[in-house]
Amino acid sequence: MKNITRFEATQLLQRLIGQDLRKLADERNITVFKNGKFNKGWAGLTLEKVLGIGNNCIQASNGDFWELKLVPLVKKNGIWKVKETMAITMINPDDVLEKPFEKSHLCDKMKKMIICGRERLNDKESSSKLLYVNSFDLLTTNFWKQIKEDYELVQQTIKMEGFDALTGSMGRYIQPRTKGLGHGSNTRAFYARVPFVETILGIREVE
DNA sequence: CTATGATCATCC
DNA sequence: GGATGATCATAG
Repeated sequence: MKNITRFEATQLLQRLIGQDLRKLADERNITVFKNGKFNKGWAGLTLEKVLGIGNNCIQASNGDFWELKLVPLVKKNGIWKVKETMAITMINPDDVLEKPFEKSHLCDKMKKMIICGRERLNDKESSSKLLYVNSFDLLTTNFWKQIKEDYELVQQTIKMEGFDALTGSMGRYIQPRTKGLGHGSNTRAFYARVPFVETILGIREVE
């Protein structure tokens, strides 16, 4: 597996803007549909394959950790809007309970990320151009204070009421919500709410 | 089974 | 029509 710095990755991705990710996925044998089922992560996996990196964050030679994220965009009244919230990382109750925000997995991932936006045309994903590429460093912004509060709310809730008391209605920028295999699993993950995703993508002004 | 890549489906 | 809960494919 090849190491690549965030800078190099950003350069590469920006050169891909305007390209159809569906074609890239086909060229690289990424499953999009299989037996009538949809692989929801296809576009993200395609980008990772194009960069030649593993299936999540990688460590570059200089010890620089970063995270790649991709969100679908839909055009509304002539402007691009984020279609979905963005899943960031799983919530491991024991881990969250013992770690302060600064040492959390959530904070780690948000410290250095590359966030991309792609065109989401229709259910068939007949074509999907890469639209935006931006980098985001949580600690260089003012968002970390609120996000730390969101994290601590989750922490407190698990502590006082238990893991099952978490609901997606909690959190201002980051919400705890179910994510997993489904069919009875009740695992959860941290998700970035839509307005926040639009801000870090760079398609919305900071409030 | 857990975590990765996320988006689908349903409820209000 | 947006927010919350449920789910898909794949790797290790």
